Amino acid sequence: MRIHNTLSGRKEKLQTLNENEVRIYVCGPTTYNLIHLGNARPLVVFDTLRRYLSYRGYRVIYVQNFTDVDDKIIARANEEGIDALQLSQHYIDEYFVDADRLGIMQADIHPRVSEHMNDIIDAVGKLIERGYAYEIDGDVYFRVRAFDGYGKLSKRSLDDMRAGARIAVDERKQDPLDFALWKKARASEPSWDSPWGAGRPGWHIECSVMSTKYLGETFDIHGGGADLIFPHHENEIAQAEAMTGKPFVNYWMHNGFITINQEKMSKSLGNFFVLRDILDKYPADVVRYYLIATHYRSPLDFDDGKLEEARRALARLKNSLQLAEEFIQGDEAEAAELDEQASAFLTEISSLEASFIEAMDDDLNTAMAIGHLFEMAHTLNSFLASAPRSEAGNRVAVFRALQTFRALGDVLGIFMKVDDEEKKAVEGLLDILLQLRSRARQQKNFALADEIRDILSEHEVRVEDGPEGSRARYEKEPDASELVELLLAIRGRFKAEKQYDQADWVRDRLMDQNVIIEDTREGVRWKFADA
RNA sequence: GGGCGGGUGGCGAAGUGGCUAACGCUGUGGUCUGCAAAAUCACCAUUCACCGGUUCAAAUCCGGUCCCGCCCUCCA
Repeated sequence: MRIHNTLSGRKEKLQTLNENEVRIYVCGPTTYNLIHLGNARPLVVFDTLRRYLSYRGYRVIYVQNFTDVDDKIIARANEEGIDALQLSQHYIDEYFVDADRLGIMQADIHPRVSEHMNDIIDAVGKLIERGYAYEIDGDVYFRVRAFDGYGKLSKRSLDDMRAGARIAVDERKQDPLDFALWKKARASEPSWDSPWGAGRPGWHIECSVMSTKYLGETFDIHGGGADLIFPHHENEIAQAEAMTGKPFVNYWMHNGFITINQEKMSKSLGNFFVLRDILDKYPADVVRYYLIATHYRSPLDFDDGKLEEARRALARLKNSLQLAEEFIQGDEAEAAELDEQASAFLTEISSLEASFIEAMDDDLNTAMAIGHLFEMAHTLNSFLASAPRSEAGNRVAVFRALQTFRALGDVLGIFMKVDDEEKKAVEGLLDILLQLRSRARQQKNFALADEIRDILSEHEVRVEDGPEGSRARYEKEPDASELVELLLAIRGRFKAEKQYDQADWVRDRLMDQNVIIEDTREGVRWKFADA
């Protein structure tokens, strides 16, 4: 695999320190807020990297930190009059809610600043000892000019930076670019005891300390958003390499930004979208698809239309999945001879699988990989449309193709499945509606058939009729209660028209789905039996 | 001001020296369908911001011009 390394500015072949093992550190969120879409991009990008490396046979050791001691957290906690660490804990919990919904695998270790104070204090002490840092009245600063390679990641010289510096210079610092390793405690701030008095760590030191603690003094990949290149990652390198005298990270990966109407989305500009709100409107796999349909280093513009387009595009892939599943219907285990068409079909699938891998190997080119997935869907659909499913060989071929197709979609995390109780109830209710509609169609009662389809369409459920029956498809699960109401309304009409056998049929089917119906003088009452 | 990246069809987005410029969305026509939907087949950029150069060959390399985003300050 080749990876674009920010350090060299080039794509380089991935050569891990240990064979078949990759050690990755990704900068996680500062926990003072619900995460927004901009935070979600690196989560999904590096989760995809992780899945892909696993798929390619690597053992992946993945560490993602929480910065739970920070100016913004303290400010927010003071505003709300609560303890800073308590606020952090709250948003860490909320982080996991959102990340789980997005299908982000948990890291092997999620270290927090607050739990590594001794390690951080030791590190700061060591840096002072070695002349890379100095103390002034309870503050400790890193001495930038003592570290030779300063600026190698962000490709800037110290002189350039001094010239363009917009920061208010702290006169006590030896160099304007020296940055804080330890900050002296002020009133109403959480603090920890140290050899320099009560205080707390500066922003960058935690990542140097925690990454090397869990992954070693040198590790393979460090990732994060492009805005972290300077100063955060530049400073991480300076601290870590000053401390160990060894190269800190071999491959630096940075994702591009999400913009809103061509303007950077950020908490400070106030134009950010909270991930949770987006996940309430669109399924997680659609959001993932949107985030990786563009190469990770490119900027990505966001608006509602983008998710809608992603939804439609992904629906095409998932439709192929469903068509293929229906085609094999559990007969997959059979062994059978493949005819020429089926063999050619599988050859094509293998070749597209190879193309997918080739794309992913080229700096995680998910955009191109997805392109190959669409070609695979096309190949699959064409075969399904032309090969009779009565041939066992065809079913075997589709089964194998489906396995490949699904595996690749799972690498990207775009074939997420939700099957819980709610879904079962919905499936059952939809099935009643479909049966009702089939009966109407058989009786040439197209008015009722179309009405059912139209009403379902209002609930964003599409009805499709095929030679072997109808099916309901949806990306967003409809509300079970509304479906029950719908069925009861139809039943009410049957009753009014004195079609009691039809009305009773609906009631019986609803009972099968654990819906209890009571006809009262005031009207119909119902409830789920297990609710 | 300094640094980095980018401008590809109606839209989104790959491609970085040589086959018909992927793929998706949208749109158009045919098949299928009670009608639809899905699926399927076909069509939709002689052209890659602009100008000049290198080369047998450039969207891809070089020079210039215009425009856009990001970083240099907390930020994914």
